[in-house]
Amino acid sequence: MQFSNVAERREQPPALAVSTVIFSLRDDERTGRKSLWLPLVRRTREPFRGQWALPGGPLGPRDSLFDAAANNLRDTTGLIPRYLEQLYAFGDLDRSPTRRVVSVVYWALVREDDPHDTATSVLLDDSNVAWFRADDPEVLGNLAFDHRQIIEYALWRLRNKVEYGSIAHRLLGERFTLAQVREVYEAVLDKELDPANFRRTLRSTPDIEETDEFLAGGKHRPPRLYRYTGSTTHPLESENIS
Amino acid sequence: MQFSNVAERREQPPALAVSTVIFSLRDDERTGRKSLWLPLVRRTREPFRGQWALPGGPLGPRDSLFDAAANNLRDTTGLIPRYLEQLYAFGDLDRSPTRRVVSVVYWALVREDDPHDTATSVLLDDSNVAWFRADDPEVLGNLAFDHRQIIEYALWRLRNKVEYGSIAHRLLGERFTLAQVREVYEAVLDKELDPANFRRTLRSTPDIEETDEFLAGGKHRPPRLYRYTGSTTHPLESENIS
DNA sequence: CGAATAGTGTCTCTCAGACACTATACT
DNA sequence: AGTATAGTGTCTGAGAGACACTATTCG
Repeated sequence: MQFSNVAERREQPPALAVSTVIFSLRDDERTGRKSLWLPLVRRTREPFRGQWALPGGPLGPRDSLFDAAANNLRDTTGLIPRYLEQLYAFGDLDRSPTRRVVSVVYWALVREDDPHDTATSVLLDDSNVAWFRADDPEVLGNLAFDHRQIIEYALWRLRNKVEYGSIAHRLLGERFTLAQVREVYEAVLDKELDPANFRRTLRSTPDIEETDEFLAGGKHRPPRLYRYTGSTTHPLESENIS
Repeated sequence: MQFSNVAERREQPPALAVSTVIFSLRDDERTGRKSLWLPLVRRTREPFRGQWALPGGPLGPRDSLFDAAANNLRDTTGLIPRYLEQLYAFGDLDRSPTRRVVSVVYWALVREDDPHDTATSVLLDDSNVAWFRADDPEVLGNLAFDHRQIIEYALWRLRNKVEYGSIAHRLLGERFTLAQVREVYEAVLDKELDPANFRRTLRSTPDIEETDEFLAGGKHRPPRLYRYTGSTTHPLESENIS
């Protein structure tokens, strides 16, 4: 769509876009602990050409908001959503220097070993997609649009949500040890937790069930593997496909 | 804007609207307790002509989302926002039978005695605006669009938020007794609370400060009046003007 | 065996809820 | 005085955190 002049453009209705903040857990070589990472996409057009931005794009007429966010996820990571929830709608007048855009932002949690959609996996080599530490100030400081504030808000929500419960397992595999869950909490909350008390707290929730399997291979007593037997919160707060 | 045929309309970009769920506390003559009420607007055009709907309308090119919600509030109640927060963006394909609409919904808390904007107070006589009990199934069952689900979600959020704290005073005046705060909690949570324990809990929060005044007039010992000395949560979660 | 983590027992402190009790206004 | 609500004191049980201790596997 083209506009003949600035005044006319200004009176166009606001455009609607959907972006997605995608979190995953990776080993941090520097600290040795796990930490949160997220993929960004390099912009190939103005405005902010060459800078990193959240995956996203305009809302197609046949996509629900959720579908659009799921497409963001698929196109940048090749993954199917396991956890995908609406974060916030950002609509300030000056978010974009060129035209008025309202962005509905979702946030996702994925695991490294989630099954890839092979049809789109060719995109994963794309040099215009890269993963960064979610709290790297160098990266956050140079993002396009207001994406820095969006990511910081997503991190805030994640931290609040993880305390509230039942989020951590989304970043893990089907079966997991309680120590792995603790590592997730420690990465997200950025503090150490007492293994004994953490274990007891987790065991007291009905959502986590023990299996008969153990994880061998460490140089210590093999830990038992557990499984998540999910419960739902409010329907809108968990449109996720499990 | 007109469309020559259905196919063309279907490919138009989704329209963007802002609606607002406005809660207030009123005496319920039937139960004698306080309960939650909200204003609705009768639709004067198709679709859903004649049915009740949430106050709202299309997003103007010069309004931020927050401004648009504040305008909804002013136009239906004449009130300035004291608490106004984004609730959710609703974007399913079939929300409206005529065209694709994405609605960003806000929710507001107001007091009966909030100052009115006199310039718009003429609208308050409008027979197309009326207040209803927020949990009246008769009303909820006949709303336009998906507004029933929206209101139920807003109620859910309110209940969760009020437990989390610091919301109740928004429905009250500048100075209030602890029993009034308890009435708010009881109305929102729809259960009775122990006055002694509730009092102790509230006093232990730093956000509520006692004044030197007492509320006379009841046929009992006059209760002390308190004042709220607010704290902020996350900026995005409280864009409210206090 | 020692190292390392898994997993248990137990003490303490804090806080929510139940509820008896005292205080002070009104009629 | 009687009533109604304000406001205090105190007991109990559940849960969070500190931390000592036992269990089991690997090298």
